[in-house]
Amino acid sequence: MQRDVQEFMKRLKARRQRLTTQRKKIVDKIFSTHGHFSADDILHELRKDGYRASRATVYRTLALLTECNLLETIDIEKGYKLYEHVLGHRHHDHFICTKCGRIVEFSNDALEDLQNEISRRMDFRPISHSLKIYGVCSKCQQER
Amino acid sequence: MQRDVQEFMKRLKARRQRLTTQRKKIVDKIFSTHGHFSADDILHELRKDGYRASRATVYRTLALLTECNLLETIDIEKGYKLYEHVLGHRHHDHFICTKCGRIVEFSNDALEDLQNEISRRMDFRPISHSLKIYGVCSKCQQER
DNA sequence: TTACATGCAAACTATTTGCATAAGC
DNA sequence: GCTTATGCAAATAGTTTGCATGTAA
Repeated sequence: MQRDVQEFMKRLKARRQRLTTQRKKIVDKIFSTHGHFSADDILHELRKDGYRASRATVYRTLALLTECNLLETIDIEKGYKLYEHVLGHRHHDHFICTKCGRIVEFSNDALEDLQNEISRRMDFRPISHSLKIYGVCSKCQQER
Repeated sequence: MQRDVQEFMKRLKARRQRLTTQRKKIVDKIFSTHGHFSADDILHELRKDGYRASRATVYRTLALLTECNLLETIDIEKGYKLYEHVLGHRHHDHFICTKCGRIVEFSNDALEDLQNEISRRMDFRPISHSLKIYGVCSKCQQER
């Protein structure tokens, strides 16, 4: 989406950094990818389009986007990270199916409130959180 | 604690595996360590006691204990894993202080219930979950 | 005695980094 | 033109693995 690239440019400028060809290609690809993706996914998607960016540049761009708060990482505890866009998405948590690996997003205000309440009670100032529920998704439940 | 070692032996037997000197030393050390620890912590603690187990054996034993449901991992998203005992501890979640790295445990029934409720509503059968709240602990709040 | 465990070193995997070269602004 | 970014290959870091040797049952 054009809007995301514009937002990226704006944030790059604020940091005195450059919009290179590689960054543009990578950002375009990322924001046209829905759902969750790994660094490797992006690399392969780019190659499918006949474009080749180095692995290092992909990682560096993902880090940059994360610092710019355009991207967030999800640690699925599998030895590599997944990313998802943040722009225009509200905070949510994740179900992770242990059978098929499917990741389903959910969000719940009461849950957020409760976490804040617990934090306050323990005199802890919350900044962010990560909740992952592991289990079996509806599809996989039916399959057995 | 003796009881933990006994439980370990029982579970080893059930899997037709052996209680070696190394495993005994490692398990003793683990269950006399309170709080959270890394593979490296265990290795160093053992060396302090003048005992040397290979790094590979420590990792293999940690994996074994995890499979036996005597240990659980906490992924602190720092490139290495922490472990904690499970035996005799009820499930809990973690605050992680982003200033000092301190990890504080908490548990809350309403939170558990709510998560189960949300799972049920989404037709997802929950097995386990991981909630980490990142923020600033009370000590670090006072320091600035 | 024999199947399983250990120790070592090498392998792995995702990610990061140093450095010479290229290219935005 | 100056400074920042890229690409490559090598480095990292935690963890895992192959294999010869040791050992619990």
